[in-house]
Amino acid sequence: MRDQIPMSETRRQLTQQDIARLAGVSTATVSRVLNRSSLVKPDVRDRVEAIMAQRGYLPHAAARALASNRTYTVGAIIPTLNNAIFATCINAFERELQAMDYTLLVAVSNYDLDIEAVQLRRMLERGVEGLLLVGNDHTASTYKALQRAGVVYVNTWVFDPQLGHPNIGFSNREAAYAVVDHLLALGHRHIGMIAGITTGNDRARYRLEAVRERLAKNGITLREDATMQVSYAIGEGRAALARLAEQDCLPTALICGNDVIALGVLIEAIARGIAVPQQLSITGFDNLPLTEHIRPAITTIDVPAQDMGRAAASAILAAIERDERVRDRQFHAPLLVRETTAPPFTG
Amino acid sequence: MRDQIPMSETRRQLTQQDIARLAGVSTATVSRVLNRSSLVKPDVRDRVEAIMAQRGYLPHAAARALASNRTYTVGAIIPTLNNAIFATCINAFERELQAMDYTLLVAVSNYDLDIEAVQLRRMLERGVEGLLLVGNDHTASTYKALQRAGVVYVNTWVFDPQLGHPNIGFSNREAAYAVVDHLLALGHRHIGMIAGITTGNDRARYRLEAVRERLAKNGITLREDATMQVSYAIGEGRAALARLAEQDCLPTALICGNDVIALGVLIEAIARGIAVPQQLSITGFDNLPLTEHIRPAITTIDVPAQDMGRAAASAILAAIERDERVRDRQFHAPLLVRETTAPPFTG
DNA sequence: TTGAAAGCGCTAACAG
DNA sequence: CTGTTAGCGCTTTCAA
Repeated sequence: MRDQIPMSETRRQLTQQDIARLAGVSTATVSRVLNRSSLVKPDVRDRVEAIMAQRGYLPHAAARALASNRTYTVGAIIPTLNNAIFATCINAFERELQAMDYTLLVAVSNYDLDIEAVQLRRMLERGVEGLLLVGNDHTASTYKALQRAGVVYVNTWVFDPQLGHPNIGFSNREAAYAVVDHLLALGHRHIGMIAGITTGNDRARYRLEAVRERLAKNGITLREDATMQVSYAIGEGRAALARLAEQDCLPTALICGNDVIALGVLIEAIARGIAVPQQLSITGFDNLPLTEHIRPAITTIDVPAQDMGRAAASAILAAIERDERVRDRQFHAPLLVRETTAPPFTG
Repeated sequence: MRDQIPMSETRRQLTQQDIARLAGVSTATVSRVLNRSSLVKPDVRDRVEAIMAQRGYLPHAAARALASNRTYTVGAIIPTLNNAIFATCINAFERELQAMDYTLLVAVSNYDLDIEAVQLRRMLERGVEGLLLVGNDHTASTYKALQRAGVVYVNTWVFDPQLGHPNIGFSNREAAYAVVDHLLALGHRHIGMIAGITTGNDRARYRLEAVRERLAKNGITLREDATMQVSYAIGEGRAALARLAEQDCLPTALICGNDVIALGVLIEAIARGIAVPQQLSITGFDNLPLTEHIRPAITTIDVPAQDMGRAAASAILAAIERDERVRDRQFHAPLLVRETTAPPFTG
């Protein structure tokens, strides 16, 4: 696949040699200037820096990496950027890295753990010094490679530290419990779920399982005829509700795997004249900005996407630069009760 | 800022030497199988590959880059990932690169061209072989560095090839014209605009200018008292409409800089009992998935985010691997007339 | 405070 | 088809 096509000949770039020659010093000194070593005489440093700036010298990162065994590069492997909530997280992650002069490598796995494993490999070859992953569910080969490489990593979006992996996230289970409890407290007994696809997605699985368990614990069974897994798209949410409506198996409340699905369900409900929340309560997950503005505003879980991105970056940088262990960190993902939930209609 | 903290000592990684020794061949041969050179005897190749797989050997990318002058890395510098439309574009870009075994470096400039210049530098040091940028507006230092490095780059989201930069995008001007023409055809004469912030954002500027010009060309002046620049957030859109309503300077139509703003304007209008589109027509820009589902569905411009991402990747890869020049490429960004636009109310 | 020189792990002639 | 070897550009002892 990768053949040896030579790069088009670009004018040879300036090298440390050149700078050294121009400044009348050795490459060692130039290197010291570059690395802000304190043992360079100020005037020498200034002279060298002036020349570097003037000629637009760019140190060769690969050469530095090879010699110093440092890349100042961190990776993130995420399921997708098409879901705004991940994009938000990565945005925060990148900004934090950027502030510390680290560079971000991004790979999208499309919810496929095998693709993820391949991408991890690529990143390790690139010498990433830290890695943000999503979820605790990764292939054995992924975990093995991570361990062999001895690279810092953080699993985000989940919090199950007893699994033995560094977690910076929130409890999908607890969040789902809160949703169920809320619905139960409102008096709902007929509850279905439009979940995300659980294959290779432990967050989606946790949510679905937690809903089932919590209901069961309260003597209620999740209405399996009103439960399905769909991918995260508005159209999917709409179609799901349409199906339930047409099969006449609408519960009084639908828990959605995320806000995008919830939005679809809500829109379809409105389109069909199903009153929300009077006839149907709906809950989401993520707290996308939109959910608070739309009418009815969507009851949802406030997923701390930015916090996780920022915290993951801090933890990774602390591990790299100060050799600190990554501390597990649990963020609260509170239920935001808004307008799509109400007591079930009892006619 | 960057001091020399040694990496925590990880068990030394396997090197090509080790593989060579284990396989009883020279490093040259190992290198050849790594690079899929055809002149390795099949059984030797198999043996070497088996050993590499078994020991989990990871070639050292920095060393390869240094020796071969190839990094198989491409960069993208974008204003933000918090806007879903950019995230979508980058997602497509990454998937295309991934398929060709390239790795993506991502940097977020937060709409700041000076930050962008710094990030570009970082990427050039990292040896990116290609670069996706957004817009044609970049600092002189950015363009100079790009040229000196001789790296392939593509400016996306705009199409003004006469400026002399490779463009893969669409004409923001034409798109804005289409919006204006549509509104004019409906009979609107009082038109305002809630634009994006034009500082360091030529897309936003093109849109605003084009609206002004097109109106002027038709003998109509953009209602400056109903025109402002806000950042891309629903709340900003809402606040903008609130301000106009309270100052009693509502036009009959509002052109919004993007869908997020349009959504905010729409939601605020509904909240205030301003009938859309009867009392107020609204248009957006981007065609976020949501806009077609919400009621009233938003009239908007279909921005080819995925197409641009994919095409930029293809063009960059073609330039790298087959030495092809980047061909400018203009995508159509059609107006999608939906439900938020109608003839002005004439009472 | 500076310079000389030995690598870092790999590729790419070149020779065989 | 395979091995030898000279770098790639930089960091980092070690001496001075």
